[in-house]
Amino acid sequence: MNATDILKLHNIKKTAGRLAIINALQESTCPLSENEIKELMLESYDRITFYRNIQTLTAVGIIHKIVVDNTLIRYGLNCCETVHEHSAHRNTHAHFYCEQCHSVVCLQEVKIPEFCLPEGFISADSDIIIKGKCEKCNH
Amino acid sequence: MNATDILKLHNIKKTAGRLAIINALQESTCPLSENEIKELMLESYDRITFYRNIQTLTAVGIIHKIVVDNTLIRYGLNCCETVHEHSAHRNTHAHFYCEQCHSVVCLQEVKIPEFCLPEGFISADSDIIIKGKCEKCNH
DNA sequence: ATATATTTGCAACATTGTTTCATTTGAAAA
DNA sequence: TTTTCAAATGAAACAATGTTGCAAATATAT
Ligand SMILES: [Mn+2]
Ligand SMILES: [Mn+2]
Ligand SMILES: [Zn+2]
Ligand SMILES: [Zn+2]
Repeated sequence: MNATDILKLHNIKKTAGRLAIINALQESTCPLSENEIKELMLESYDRITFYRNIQTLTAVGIIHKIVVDNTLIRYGLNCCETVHEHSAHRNTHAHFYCEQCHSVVCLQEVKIPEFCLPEGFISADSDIIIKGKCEKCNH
Repeated sequence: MNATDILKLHNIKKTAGRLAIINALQESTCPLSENEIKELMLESYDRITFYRNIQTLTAVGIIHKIVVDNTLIRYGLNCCETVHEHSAHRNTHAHFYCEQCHSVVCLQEVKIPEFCLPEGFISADSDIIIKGKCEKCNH
């Protein structure tokens, strides 16, 4: 789906900044950092607008934020074939962080287990980041 | 074990700042933020020294860092009954983040599963943060 | 074309994290 | 105990990251 339609689908305005972020992420095979997105956005990048758009795009569920470490953040596009009723999506998949090439991969196919929590705790969501060596870095 | 012995055990110098951090964490039942530690450290807090000591204490495996979000970080004491040969410990347990009271709980007892990764990926470690409502917040 | 709520971009600020370097200090050796 | 010296500290200065207020611009509905 193209960027314009994605924005329309989620009922938020089509603006240069938002289109640029979505296009940048669509051109990439994996989640990108702010700087990587910035490179691809060229002229249309403004730091404040970027933060606000990331916030909005995340809130409506167009993208998701992956926090590998406090100084290592990536943003990935959600595969939104279906429109979800309640936006502000919960992460539905785990992520892999390659400690060698520092790339992040969305592990859509990896099943997220039910964690057996102590009495009284109720889980609503989980963030799972698996660290190691990616396929490319294993020769 | 007391703070002095912990430092000695890991072969790093006993300093006021390090003792204060360890004592602060020992007094708490759960991991603390920088500000929470700062409060408990009183006079002996210096921001630069704090960062460096957090780095050192993490590197030798006395404490561990829990990144719930890039702006939400907690530090927890490792239960170090046994001395580990290779320092720079890997996280060995999952964490729970309560979205209501914002506390973090170390889930020592929750078993971390083997994730079935795609061909070529090799896992060395995993960071698991389960979000929801903690026991205290469920009345 | 017009109206208007949303979004933008700037300025200004707050917080967080890092580097350099002179001084101090912990702990081992003399 | 005193000496010695690598390690740690703390100040300054800086870099990076994140937030807020506000006037101007603009996307979309009418
Ligand atoms: Mn993802
Ligand atoms: Mn823990
Ligand atoms: Zn790799
Ligand atoms: Zn709670």
